[in-house]
Amino acid sequence: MSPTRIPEATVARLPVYLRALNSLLEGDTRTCSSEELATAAGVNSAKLRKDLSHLGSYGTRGVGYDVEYLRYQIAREIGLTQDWPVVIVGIGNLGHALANYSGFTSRGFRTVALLDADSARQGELVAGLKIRPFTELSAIVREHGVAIGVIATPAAAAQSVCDHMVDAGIRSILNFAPSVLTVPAGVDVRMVDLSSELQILAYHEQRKSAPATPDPLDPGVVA
Amino acid sequence: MSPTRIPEATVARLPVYLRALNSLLEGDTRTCSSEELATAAGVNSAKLRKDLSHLGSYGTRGVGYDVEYLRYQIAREIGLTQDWPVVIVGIGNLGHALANYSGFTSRGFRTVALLDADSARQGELVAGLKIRPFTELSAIVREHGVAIGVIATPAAAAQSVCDHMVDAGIRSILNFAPSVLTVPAGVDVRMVDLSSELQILAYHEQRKSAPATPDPLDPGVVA
DNA sequence: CTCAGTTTGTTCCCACGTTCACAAACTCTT
DNA sequence: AAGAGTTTGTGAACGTGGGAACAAACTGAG
Ligand SMILES: NC(=O)c1ccc[n+]([C@@H]2O[C@H](COP(=O)([O-])OP(=O)(O)OC[C@H]3O[C@@H](n4cnc5c(N)ncnc54)[C@H](O)[C@@H]3O)[C@@H](O)[C@H]2O)c1
Ligand SMILES: NC(=O)c1ccc[n+]([C@@H]2O[C@H](COP(=O)([O-])OP(=O)(O)OC[C@H]3O[C@@H](n4cnc5c(N)ncnc54)[C@H](O)[C@@H]3O)[C@@H](O)[C@H]2O)c1
Repeated sequence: MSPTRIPEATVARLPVYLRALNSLLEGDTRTCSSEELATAAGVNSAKLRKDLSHLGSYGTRGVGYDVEYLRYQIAREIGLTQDWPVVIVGIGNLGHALANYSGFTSRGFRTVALLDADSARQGELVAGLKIRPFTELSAIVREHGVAIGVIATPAAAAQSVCDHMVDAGIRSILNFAPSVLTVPAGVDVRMVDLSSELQILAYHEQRKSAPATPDPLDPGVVA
Repeated sequence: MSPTRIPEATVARLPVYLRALNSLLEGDTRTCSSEELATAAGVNSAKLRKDLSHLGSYGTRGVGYDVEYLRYQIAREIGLTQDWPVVIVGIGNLGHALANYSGFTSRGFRTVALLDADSARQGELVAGLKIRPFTELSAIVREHGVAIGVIATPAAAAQSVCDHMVDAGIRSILNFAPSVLTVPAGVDVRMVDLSSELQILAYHEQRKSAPATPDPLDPGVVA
């Protein structure tokens, strides 16, 4: 009974719930209350219940949730019952790490190709895959039905790589380059900016140590 | 005239504005309107103006913003006029990439130590720094006044590493391990979960290709 | 000086997200 | 079978954030 769209904030938390449920299953927990699951996921239990209610009514009042069943329902909602072919472009420091990351494959994603524009890198074997020329993107997307692309190139190349991805038919992009990407409607971009994360931490850190901002340039309350 | 707290959503965008301003400066732009800057940052111009108004009145009506001056003000607000010593714990695939990432150093952060529990890795030279034993954490934090720590260990070790960081005096943590961290009040944790990002993309991707959800188990509209 | 043109800072309103609190629905004991 | 104890799902209150729209403040020309 969920023909309605799921709120974006809820969607962003579903992967967290999925992780928590997997942890519980490893500990042989068959059933759990919203309180337990919320604690494991690090959220408020009311929020958890409301989130889950958007997917449907998968719990039992007075009892809780069947861990295995709920996990399946969330996985189905996200679309992890199939697995998604992914290409990674830009196999430098970060690209190598991503290619070697087992967490992607174990969570419904399959890296089908590693691409790089630098001919010196091509042919190198990373995590069992050969690095291939960027020009093969289009053929690879067609062959494997790739819908998701990861950009791990320098910022200067990101928009160009993005454009080629879109042309090739990729409709979802995960961007690690610190650069704003422009895409046509219908294409999703998610940006992961590690420097921004540190800067946000720095902002709060500064506020902790200096409760009263001195700032010699600021005249204070303008009288 | 900004003694008020800056909204969290605004804080999260300040790094983006900073990047955009740096780009403009490289292109020798001395002055810019909110419209220009908003486009460069990929946001709505009204939102940009409201964000900046939280920092103070740094623009000139009818003219726009002085790029250099605004950049300084944002940097000061975030706390990037000083630079922040950072330790990275867990120098595996991802830790290596982070250690080699120049984007951190160029944006006000200085990696002062790389730590790993695996004695086989210790002594290895990465990005000009020797990998040191995790047990030295406390001494390093004291010596350099480290306030920010990065966790790039497996999920199983993350909470333990986190606890040691907090004991050592670290009050801001960037966590790459897919694991919910419990910390005392006063400590900030930001989580970067790459698998979650892909899963969120997968959710939307699924909705694109299948406008009408079939789902043989669902009886559809309950009549 | 005045007026037209430009752009900021801010106000107002709406949509979304979070949290509390509670009725509805279940289990288990007696 | 009834009542006590649990726990879900949701309605309602509250807070935060986004965007349109506009007055205030500047520039520059005549
Ligand atoms: N290394 C990190 O930990 C880290 C952290 C945060 C963000 N980033 C960002 O991720 C991106 C990659 O970082 P990195 O350290 O791996 O850089 P890198 O220089 O080591 O690797 C970049 C790779 O992209 C390839 N490349 C360049 N232009 C290309 C193009 N047009 N098409 C295809 N491939 C191309 C290069 O040949 C190189 O192999 C950068 O934008 C960086 O800012 C990196
Ligand atoms: N590799 C990636 O691209 C990637 C992407 C997303 C998330 N992650 C997450 O980042 C983390 C690291 O990933 P990785 O691929 O680098 O793993 P890895 O196994 O290559 O590296 C982990 C490192 O942590 C060290 N370590 C283990 N326990 C420790 C402890 N208690 N104290 C200090 N150091 C310890 C290990 O010796 C090893 O060097 C994992 O949690 C992973 O899920 C990695």
